[in-house]
Amino acid sequence: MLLRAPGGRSGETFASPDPKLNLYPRFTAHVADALAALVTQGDLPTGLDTRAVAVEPPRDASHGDLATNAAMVLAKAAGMRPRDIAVMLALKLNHLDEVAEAEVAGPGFLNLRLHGDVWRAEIAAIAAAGGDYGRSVLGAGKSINVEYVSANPTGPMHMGHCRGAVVGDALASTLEYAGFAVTREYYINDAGGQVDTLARSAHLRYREALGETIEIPEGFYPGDYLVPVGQALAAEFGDVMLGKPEAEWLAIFRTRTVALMMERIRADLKLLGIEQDVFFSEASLGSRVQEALDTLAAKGLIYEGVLEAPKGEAAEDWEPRPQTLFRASQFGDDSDRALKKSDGSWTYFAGDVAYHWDKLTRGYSALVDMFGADHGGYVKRMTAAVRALSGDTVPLDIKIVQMVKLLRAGEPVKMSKRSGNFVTLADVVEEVGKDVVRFIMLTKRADSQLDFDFAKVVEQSRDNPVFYVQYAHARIASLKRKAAEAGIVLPAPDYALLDDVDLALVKTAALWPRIVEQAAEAREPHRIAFYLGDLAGAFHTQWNLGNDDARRRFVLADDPALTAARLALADAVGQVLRNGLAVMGVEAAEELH
RNA sequence: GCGCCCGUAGCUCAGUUGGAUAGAGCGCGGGACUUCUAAUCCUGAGGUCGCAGGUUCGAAUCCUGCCGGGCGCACCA
Repeated sequence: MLLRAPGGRSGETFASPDPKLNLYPRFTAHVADALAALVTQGDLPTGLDTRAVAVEPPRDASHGDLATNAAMVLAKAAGMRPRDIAVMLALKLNHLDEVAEAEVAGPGFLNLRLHGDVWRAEIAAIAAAGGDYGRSVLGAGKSINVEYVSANPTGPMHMGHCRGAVVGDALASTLEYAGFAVTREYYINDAGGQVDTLARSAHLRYREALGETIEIPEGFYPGDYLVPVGQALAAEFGDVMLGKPEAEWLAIFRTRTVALMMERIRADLKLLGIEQDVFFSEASLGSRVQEALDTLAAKGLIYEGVLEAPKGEAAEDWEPRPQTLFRASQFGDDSDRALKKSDGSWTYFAGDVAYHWDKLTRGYSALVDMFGADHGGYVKRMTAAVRALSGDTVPLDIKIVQMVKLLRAGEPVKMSKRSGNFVTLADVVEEVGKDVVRFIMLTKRADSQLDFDFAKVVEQSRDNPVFYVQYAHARIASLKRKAAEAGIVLPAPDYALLDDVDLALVKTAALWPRIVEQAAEAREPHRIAFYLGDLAGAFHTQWNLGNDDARRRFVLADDPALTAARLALADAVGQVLRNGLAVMGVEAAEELH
C-alpha cells in the first residue's frame, strides 16, 4: 500500500476492474474480487451467497469514504466471526492503489478511506461524461410502460391531476436515465356514461353557440371550457344537428368533443413539458375485452356468480345479482370482481383488464400505473388481473399519488367541482412557472399529502428548495463570468491543487449515479429532488467559506491556477445539478432575478 | 365491519430497501458580520422513530396485535 500526503499528487493510474465504471460499482467489483480471492485461497468457503454485500457511503463521514457490510452478511453462512472476515478483506483491499486505508469497525464494517486522487479523478470523469454522468445500465434496455395522468376527457387539467402527471413523467425520465426503454402512456376514458354526459353538455353549448339561451341542468358539465367546444361544433355542423333526436348526434358529438378535450389536455400537459408517446382510447378496445375475458376463462378464472353483500353501512340498496366474475381473490384481492354487469354489459373494470391485456401483448417487461389516492381501492384487483393474465411474468407496480392541497399564503384555495370553478393546471403554470410546479411536486414522497402554497413556492429563500437548488446552479454559472471580469486567464485545471475541503464537494457529487439507480429501483423520483437539495447545500456551504477566508473563494484574482481547479470543481457540481434537474424536467437557471 | 396508505424533533418532512451514535430545513437559545461570496453564516438544545410483543449478530425499516389519522369499499367511471 502506498501512502501519500493528503492533497499530494500521484502520477499513477489506478488499477481497477473497469476504469469507466462509476465509483460505487467499481468498488463493489473490488470487494467481489477480494472475496473471490479469499475463496480461492481457502480462507472462505465456496458457494457463498454474496447478493446482500453492499458498498455504500457510511452514514458518518468520519468513518471514511466507503463502507462494506460484506463480513457481517457472510459471517453466518461462512461459519466465521464477522470481524475475522473483515480483517482478511481489509488486507486484500489495502493493496489497491485507490485505497488509503481499510479499517475494521463496529460489528464488522469495513471502512475504506480513499486517496484524494480518486476524487480528483471523479471530477474529470464528471467533465468527460457531461450530461451522461449518472446514466446507468441498470435497466439493460428492458422495456417498461409507465401510464400516468389518464385524466377523464371531460374537462381541462386541474391541480388534482398535476401531481400524478409530474411524478409519472419524472419517474419515466428516471427510468430512462437508468437504462430502461420507457413508453409514456395515457389511457383515455372515452367510453361509458361520463362521456355521454359530456357530449350532451357540449350539445347544449352547441345550441348556445347557435343563438339559443340555454340552462344547464343538474348532472351536466357546467364549465365554461365547453363554450369554445360548442362554437367549434357549430362551425363544423352548422344547424343540422339542432332538431334531431339525440340518437343521431350523440355518437358524433361524443367523438368530436372528446377529441377537442384531448387537444386541450395535451396542450395543458405540454405546458408542464409532458409529451406522452401513446394515447390509448378505451373506446378502441373493441374485441380486446372479449379476448381478455377468454384468456382468463381459459385459465378457469371466470365464473357466473353472485357476490356477497359488502359488510358495513354502504349496503342499503344491495341486492344479489348474477354477474360474470373474475377470481381476483385467488391473486390476493379481497373479493372476486365483476367483469359484466347484471344486464350483460361490460364493467369499467373489464375495460381496464382488457387495456392491461393489450399492454401485455405489446411485450413490456414491466408495467407501472400512477393512480390517484382515491383509486387506492382499485390496486389489488388490477394487480390481480395482470398477475392472472401474464401468469406472473410481468409485474405491475401501481404507485399511489396523494392529493395536493392548494394554499395561498397559508389560506386554502377554494375549489368547487360542481360549479366548474377549479384551479386549472394552466392557471398555476402561468402564475408560478413550469419549473416551480414540477420541482415542488417532487419535494415529497408521492404517497404523502403535499401543500402547494402559491406564496411560498416562489419565495427566494433558504426554505424554498426550488430556489435553493436553482440558486446554487446560478452561482456556479456566475463563476465563469466573475473570472472573466477579473481578467483571469485560466490555465488547464490541475486537480492536484484541490485539498480535502474542496474534495468534500466531489464526494457529494459522486453520489449522483447511485441516486439515479436507487430512485429507479424504488420508483421514487422524489429522491432526486432531495439529493439535489443536499448537493446544492454542500455547494452553498463551500461558497460561504469564502466569506470568512478569502483563500477559499472559487475565483482568486491572484491565483489563476487554483481558480482554474476550483472552477473545474464547481463545473462538476453544476453538471450534476443540470443532469438531476434534467431528469426532473426542470430547467437549470443561469441566473436568478 | 373489511382493505390500502400513513404515524420519525415544537412544525414540515428525509432516512441509502435490515446496518454503526436516527438526519435536514423552519422555529427556539447563543454567537458572528455593518458587508455584497449576506437574496446571511456559525453554533447549541431538542427523539421511548404511535404503543406492545416477535424474527436476528443488528429493526424507524420485516412479522403479529392494538391505538390514532387519511382514502376506498357490488352493477358508476
